[in-house]
Amino acid sequence: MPVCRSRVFTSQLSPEMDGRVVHLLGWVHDVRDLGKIVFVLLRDKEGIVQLTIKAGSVPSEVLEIAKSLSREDVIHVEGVVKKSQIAKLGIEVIPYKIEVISKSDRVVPIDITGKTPADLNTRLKYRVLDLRRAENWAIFRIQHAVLQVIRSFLVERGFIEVFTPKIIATATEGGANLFRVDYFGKVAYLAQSPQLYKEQLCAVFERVFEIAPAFRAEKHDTNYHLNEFISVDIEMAFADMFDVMELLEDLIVEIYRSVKDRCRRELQVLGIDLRVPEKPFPRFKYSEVIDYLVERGIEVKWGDDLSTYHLKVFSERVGQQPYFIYYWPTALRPFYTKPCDDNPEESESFDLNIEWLEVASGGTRIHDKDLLERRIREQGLDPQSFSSHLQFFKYGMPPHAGWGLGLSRLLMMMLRRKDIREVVLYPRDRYRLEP
RNA sequence: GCCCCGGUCGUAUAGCCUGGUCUAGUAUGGCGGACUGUCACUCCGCCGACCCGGGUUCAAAUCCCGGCCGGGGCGCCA
Repeated sequence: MPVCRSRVFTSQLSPEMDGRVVHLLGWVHDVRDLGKIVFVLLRDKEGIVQLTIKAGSVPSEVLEIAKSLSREDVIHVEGVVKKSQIAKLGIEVIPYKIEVISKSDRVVPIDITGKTPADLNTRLKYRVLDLRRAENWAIFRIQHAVLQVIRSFLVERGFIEVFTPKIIATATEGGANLFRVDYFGKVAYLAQSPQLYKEQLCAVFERVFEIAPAFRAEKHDTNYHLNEFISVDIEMAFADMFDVMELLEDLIVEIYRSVKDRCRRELQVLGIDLRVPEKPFPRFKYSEVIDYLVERGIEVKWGDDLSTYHLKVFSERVGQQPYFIYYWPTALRPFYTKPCDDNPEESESFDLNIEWLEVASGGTRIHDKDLLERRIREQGLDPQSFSSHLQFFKYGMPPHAGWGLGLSRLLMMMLRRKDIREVVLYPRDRYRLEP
């Protein structure tokens, strides 16, 4: 077995290394056998390099092995780096040894080189193989970059990262259905949101964030819903809606800027010319959106939720710039949302949309226990079932605000993918529980 | 859950409307062969498929019904 520590990645190869001996490990991406000369493309986590095996200039057994290789074989190569004008990357490697570490079946279910495209459904069935394609290499490296930015951005602003339980006892905080699980004979549920926990924690650490899965047992069937998704949640004490909107705005700009700067190769693979949004993002009151839609002749009235169709019409006027819709009717928001002091029908709440899709939502939360209990009742819920949460509002709950951001929704819109499943490694939807 | 559309080699598709010349075409892939600079190598030969069940008919990939699966639109959705 080859040793990892002497290994060189394809990204480390350069024309300046001309003449150096290197050890490479990776997968056979493609083989072009011209008879007395064979070209093998070796792929590792960083990229692809061409191995050139020419009769007469390599040992004859190396030529034989090269001819016998098939796509996706795992190989170990020892060879000499050669500067080359003919090879596309400006370099190639002349192997003096090729060792097959792991043989692949000759027929691979999907084409990893990307020449013969497969449907999304087929790709998801063979997801691990699909993930070897350049497109996915780019998508998930960008996702990683986004996560890094989020963490460093929030940490710089005094937030600490927390983890809240995903197996919870008490039922709902609202309408969405929860998955039931058997917890040593007791009924438990998978958390649909860290909302209540992060509010409690902001009465301790003041600024907390969590990046974790959320579960929704909803039978939706769209390109932008999943039953398990990664939610980026923050909660901030002594803050209101405007504070956390500005924080979100800064974060989004920082994400775009950083991806544009650090992921050039990835964006190039995806054919994306990323435009960094400008601050401040347009802000529209919910009532303005309704007025606009009514003007356009659409039948909708104050108090209705905005459908995808409504948002598609409205977003035409905004373009690709992310924008806020704020001051939503209190009745459309969850019970913990703070109603406006001067008009309790409206609430201090907002959504952040990119085009027609809600990417994040948040607002000022209620910190007054009596008001919170009243709102729970008004939403048709039982304050009794929230008693363990409500008790902490007796012991110094600061005013606070926060938001939740759908990581994959942001990524999907940023990278202009048509389906959220494309930007999730192993998507869980209504019909898909495997792989 | 509703409306519309579809299911053909490993993958992506043509054929279906107008049933029989479909022994199901093409591309890519796989196998065998030729080729010393390919980079979607090229060229020659071969391999490989009509979602399942029922019906109509002399005859079904093709028409009809049901099921399952998939795509688009909507709904559901903190």
